[in-house]
Amino acid sequence: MAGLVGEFEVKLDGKGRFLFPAGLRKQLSPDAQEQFMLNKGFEDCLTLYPMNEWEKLSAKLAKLNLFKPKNRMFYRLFHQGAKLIALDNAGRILIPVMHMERVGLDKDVMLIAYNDRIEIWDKSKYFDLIDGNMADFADLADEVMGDLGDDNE
Amino acid sequence: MAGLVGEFEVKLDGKGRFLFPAGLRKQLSPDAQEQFMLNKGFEDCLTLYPMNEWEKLSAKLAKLNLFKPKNRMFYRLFHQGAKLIALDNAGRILIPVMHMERVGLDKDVMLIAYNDRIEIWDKSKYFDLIDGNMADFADLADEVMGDLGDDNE
DNA sequence: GTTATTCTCGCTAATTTTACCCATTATTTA
DNA sequence: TAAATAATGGGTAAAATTAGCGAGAATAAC
Repeated sequence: MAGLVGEFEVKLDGKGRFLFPAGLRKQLSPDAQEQFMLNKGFEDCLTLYPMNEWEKLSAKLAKLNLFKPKNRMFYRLFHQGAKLIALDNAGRILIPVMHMERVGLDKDVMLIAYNDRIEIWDKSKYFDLIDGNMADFADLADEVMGDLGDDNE
Repeated sequence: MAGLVGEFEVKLDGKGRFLFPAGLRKQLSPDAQEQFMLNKGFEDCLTLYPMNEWEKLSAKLAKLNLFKPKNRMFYRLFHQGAKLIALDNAGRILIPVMHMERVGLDKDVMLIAYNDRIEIWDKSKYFDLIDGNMADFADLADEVMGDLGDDNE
């Protein structure tokens, strides 16, 4: 399938759990077994990789030569906060307290699904980010997509 | 295929649904399966991509390297409010409340179809935009189209 | 060892949203 | 004008979401 898509708003309950949105659940490959790898995202968010996608990523990383210091450091950074996570049988995900604190999650949370991953953002931080970058969107689109070429069809 | 064309005026009913115009429906490829991807547009509107068109876009995006920060940001901006939508069996489309609020849709709505997409505008906002830019139309045409040369079709 | 405290996890009830169906009204067509 | 089709507006059942309670496991404190 084409990859994950969608922006979802969810609420954490008193225990730091949220219901994994039905629309997103349907997109998961059965291979993922409702298992995920959670880690600290590149930006100020958490990232949730469905297990099958994580394994693909791992395979790429495994090619790095760990005798190089930079590669070791990258490895460490990338695995920050890495933790195996599963849906409970009510279809929810529990976010460990440490992780919540790390990216400042509050009650209102946004899930941003794209390609192979699901980002978990504090709602207000997410919209701040969007608002702050929206002005550059056009330029960014040009820059990012301009190179891909129109070579088709 | 030639691409979508047309400007249509529709009305939202009490539940936030509108009837998908027959004239536009005829333009859809059967591949689209009456499914759409809805998201927040570049400007203050929503954008509806027929599923087949969305998939073409996705295929392009999938080539981006997500280890580059700009590419991640582009993905996020582009996927704002992304949600899968389908026609109901009366041929209508339901716009989620959140999306209506996000771009300030009221009862009167305009659909603007061009190329691979259908933009959804609040009627008054749309005409404000048009009115505000109509004066520059000639210059804009020059600027945008002037360089194309005459060697083509 | 025992007692708290926190962390997980499962269950249930209440609410909201969405999907689906049907009845009515309008519009077209024969 | 009647019949068919299109368009509109609701009603209802199902699904999804929210929230709260409580049991057991793990951890820390006494």
